[in-house]
Order: sequence, then structure tokens, then C-alpha cells
Amino acid sequence: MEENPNFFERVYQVVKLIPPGRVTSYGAIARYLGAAKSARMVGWALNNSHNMESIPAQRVVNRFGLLSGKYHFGGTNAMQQLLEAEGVKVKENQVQNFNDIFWDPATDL
DNA sequence: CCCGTGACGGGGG
DNA sequence: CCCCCCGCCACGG
Repeated sequence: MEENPNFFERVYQVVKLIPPGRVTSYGAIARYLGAAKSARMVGWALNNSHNMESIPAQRVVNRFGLLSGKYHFGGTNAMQQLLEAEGVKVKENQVQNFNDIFWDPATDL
């Protein structure tokens, strides 16, 4: 595969492929892109994707299933509501059945 | 230019 | 909900 001349673009590409009702983690995406130690950059990439509505950033949470990026969605529970609208159960900022609905690009793609 | 911070994650004590 | 430090790298003060 190519290197990462366009890391951000790659992140967006993967995020777009996350099926509705499923979630993945920043680390899983970073690992899939060959930059396992740059999970933080994935978060930065999504932060930069504020304008692109076509990117379901709500489906990306941290390794514990916590909605660590909820405060980047304007409303108090905007991220949670988007997820619940897809059938993802969220309680106390945490995705329920996380292990069950987890989508790993490295294996599920 | 140095430094703290962040939508993270792994490893050590 | 153990606590702390490190690597990652972009950005703002």
C-alpha cells in the first residue's frame, strides 16, 4: 500500500465506511492506516472535518467506548443522540455492548 | 523558539 | 473507576 501522503483523507475514507449502528476507535483507525501510535492525529483529523457532514464522526469513540469527542458536536448530547438514532445504546457517555458492535477496519473491512 | 494541550493508547510502577 | 510517563504531531500562546 501507499504511505500516508494524505493521512487526513485516509481517515475520512475509513470513517465513511463505518456501518450505521456500529462504532470503532481512534486507535483502530490509526492502526489500520499504519500509524498505530498516532491515534491522536485521527482525532485531529475528525476535528478538521467539522464542515463535512458526510463524515459520521459520531461512530468513532475511544478504546473504552467512551464518547470522548461529544463536546465537539455543539449540543450537549448531540453525539449521543446521533448514535441512538442509529440504534446504538449509550449510557453515561459510554457505548453499551461496545465489544459487540465494535467495527475494526483491519478485520471487518 | 519553547511549551502546554489534545476527539488516544500503551506500558511501567 | 490506580497513578504516572512516554510517543505521536499539529497548533496556538
